[in-house]
Order: sequence, then C-alpha cells, then structure tokens
Amino acid sequence: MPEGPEIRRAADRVARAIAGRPATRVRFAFPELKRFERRLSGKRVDAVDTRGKAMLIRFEGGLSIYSHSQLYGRWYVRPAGQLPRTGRTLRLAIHNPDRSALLYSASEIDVLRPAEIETHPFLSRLGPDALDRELTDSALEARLADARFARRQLAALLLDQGFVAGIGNYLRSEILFVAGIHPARRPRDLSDDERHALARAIRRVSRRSYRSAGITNDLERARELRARGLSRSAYRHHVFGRAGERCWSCGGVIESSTRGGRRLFVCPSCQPAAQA
DNA sequence: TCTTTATGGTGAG
DNA sequence: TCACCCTAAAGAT
Repeated sequence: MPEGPEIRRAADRVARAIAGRPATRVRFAFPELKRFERRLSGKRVDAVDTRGKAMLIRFEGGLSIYSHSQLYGRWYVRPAGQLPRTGRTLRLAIHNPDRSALLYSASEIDVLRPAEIETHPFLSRLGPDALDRELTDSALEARLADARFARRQLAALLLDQGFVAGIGNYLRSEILFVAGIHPARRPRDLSDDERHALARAIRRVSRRSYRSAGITNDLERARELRARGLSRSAYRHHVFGRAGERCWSCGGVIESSTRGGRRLFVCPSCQPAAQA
C-alpha cells in the first residue's frame, strides 16, 4: 500500500469504519505498545489523517496511532470480529461494535502524544502533502525555486519527502512524464513554463491516482486497454513499468534505468534531456 | 525450494 | 552510492 494516494484511500476506508465513535477495543502486536491498549480502548476516534505516506489515527484525549506501511503494510476493514483470509501478520486492530480496522505486515507503528508528533524524526521533516487541497501550484513553484531544492536533480528531489510528501517511485516517473521533463534536469534550469507544468503535474497526477486507485494513465485509455486484456502493469501508467514498450503519445520506445536501487522510466522524445 | 523484486526509509562512508 | 532493515509475492530452479 505504498504511495500517498493509496495511503489516503486506506485512511478514507479506515475513517468510514471507525471515525467519530469510540473504539471499543485496540490491540497491538508489538509488546512495547501493549501499555497503550487500555488507554486507547473506549476512546473516540476523532480523525484519520495522512501526512504523505504516514497515517495518524487521532484519539480523544490527544494520543495518536502513527503507522507507516513502507512497502508491505496493508489495511483491511471487516465486520466486527472478522479477520481476512491472509497469510499476513496482524500488527494492529481497532474494533468498534460494527467494524474492525486491521493493519497487517507493517513494522512501523507507534503511539504519539501531540508534542511527539511535532518532533517526530520522520513527520517533522515532511514537506507539504501532494494531496493537500490547500497546496497551490504557485506555492509549489515557489518551493521549486527555493535554494534548498533548486539545484538538485528532479529524479532525487521528487523522492525526497521533505520536498513534497507522498510521492514515491511510480508517481515520480509519471509526474515527470506528464510534465514533459527529463529526470536529470534541475529546478533552477527549468523555464517558467516548465516549472509551472511540473508543479501542476505533481498535484494533478497525485490526485488522479487518488481518485482512480493508483491509475495515473488517462482513464479512458486505461479502461480500453484493460478491456483488451492488457496486464495490470501495461495499462495503469504512462511510462512506469513499461520499459521497451511504446509511448502512447509519440510512439517512441520507453527506457528505464536504475539509480539508488529505484527504477526510473522515461520517454526520451516526450522528455528531452537537454533544454530546447 | 530457492532467489529476486517491490509503489519505502535509514545511516554509514 | 551502498548496505541494510522491514515483509510478501512472484519468478526461477
């Protein structure tokens, strides 16, 4: 359940199941968190927030359950007391009389006081959330021009959660494709139009992914390709996971490379390496 | 039954 | 840039 949009969708499901009413029972698999079970059980769940790829379940009284799913964590919502059929490991369970919200496989779970959220080593360093409705294109353009970020390669910058929170490896490739910008370029070398296109793509591609459950491709095209029997990896994205296949915009062949252990996908003609 | 890969993140050098 | 941690599923043997 990896990038910001998927986490936000999971948070929506969890919120529908448990927010606004008391959680009658809370259970942690990790021994060091057992002491919070009694303090949280019976408390109302006030909200289910996300900050990039992290989730914060806020309880009446001020405590929050922090979770980061990394690559593996997965939320399930089930009728109260029922468990999904899965070989995964249950790590956190929040029950009320109707529903159970269950987090499996995640290894990063904690309980935080309000002050600890502000000083949290991961949370405190996050940039603005790509899905935040308050975030504007102009605010993002200003951030791209900021000296802290302007000299860095976009390939690295987009994965830095301190720049913008919630972007991961597939959104990186997809955002740069939609903006028509090569990943080796740097914000300071972009034209005003390119900087604007990039800011716009960061928000729009993230939001599209949120709305359509991880699909960043044009929705009509994705539907048609799926109907034709193409595999999941072949229709969901513009370039991500499509090395060697043809770009739907220009017909060119999509290339991939690996840097820092993460794969990056580019359409060389839609995303020229040098400035025009 | 192995080995590899993965949409994540940290810390050392 | 690399090694490493986390865990599950897919791929290779």
